[in-house]
Amino acid sequence: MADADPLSFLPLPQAQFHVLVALTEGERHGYAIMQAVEASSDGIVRMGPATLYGTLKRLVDNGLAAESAHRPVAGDDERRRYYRLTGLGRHVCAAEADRLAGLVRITRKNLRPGLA
Amino acid sequence: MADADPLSFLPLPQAQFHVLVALTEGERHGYAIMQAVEASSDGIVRMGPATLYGTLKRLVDNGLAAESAHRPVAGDDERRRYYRLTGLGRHVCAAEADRLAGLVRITRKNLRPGLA
DNA sequence: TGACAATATATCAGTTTATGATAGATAGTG
DNA sequence: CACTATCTATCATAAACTGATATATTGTCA
Repeated sequence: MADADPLSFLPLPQAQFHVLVALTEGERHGYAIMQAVEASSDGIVRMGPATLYGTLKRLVDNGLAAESAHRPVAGDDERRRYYRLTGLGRHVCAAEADRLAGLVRITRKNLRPGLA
Repeated sequence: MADADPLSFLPLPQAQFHVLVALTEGERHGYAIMQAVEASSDGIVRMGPATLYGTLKRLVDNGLAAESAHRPVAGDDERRRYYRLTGLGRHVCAAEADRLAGLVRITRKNLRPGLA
C-alpha cells in the first residue's frame, strides 16, 4: 500500500517540523533532539520535554517517524530511545520545507526596501 | 519608546506569519487576506474566518498589525476593514522568514539524496 | 564518598492557537 | 427574483504547545 499523500500533512505544526528536521541528520534520541532544535535555531526555539515527547508521539502515530529497532551506538545510555524518519516523514519534511521556502521568497521580495 | 525586540516574538505561530506575509503586499482587508493566503500557498493553506479574525486580533493586540485609519480605495465596499503592517510587524516578519530560511537550508542539505 | 549538575524519559494540568460551523448583512449576476 | 460571492464576526470545540514536576541514571569534582 502506498504512503499517504505528503501534501495532506501540510501545513505541518511547528514542533513536528522541528523534530523532523532534527531527524534529517540521522537517528537521534529524544534528549538529543531537544538540544539539536535549540542549537540549530540559535536558542530561539526552546523545546521542553512536554513538547518533545508529545510531538514525537504524534509523529509516530502519523507514520512520519518511527522508533529504531536496533541501537545505533553500542554501550551508550540504555535509557535512550532512538527515532528515525520514515520514508513518508522524509517526503513530508521536504514538502513542508518547499512550502516555507515559498513564503520566505514572497516575504523577502515584498520587504526588500527600495528595490526600484 | 523603542519597539520590543522582534526576536521575542519568535517562533511566530503559523497563522500569524501567514497573515503578516499577506500584508507585506500592502494594505488588505480581511477577506482579501484569506484569499491571498490560499492563493499564495496553491490551496495548501486554507484559512477560515475564525482563524483569520482571531489571528488579526492577536496581531493588532501585539502591535504587529494595525487597522488603517484611512480608506485606501475610494468607493469600495464599505464593510471592508483594512489592515497594514506596523514597523514592528515588518521586522518580526523578516526575522521569522530568516529563521524559517535556516530550517529550509538545513533540511535541504540533509535530505539531498546522493550528494557525495 | 557525597553533593551536585547533566542526562534521559515521561506525564499532568493549563494556556494558547487553530478551526468548523454558523450567523447576518450587502453586492453582484443570470 | 434566486443564487452566489463578498465581508465581518463569534461560539464552541479541537489541536497544539508549554511550564512544572516526577523519577531515575550518569558524570563530575572536591
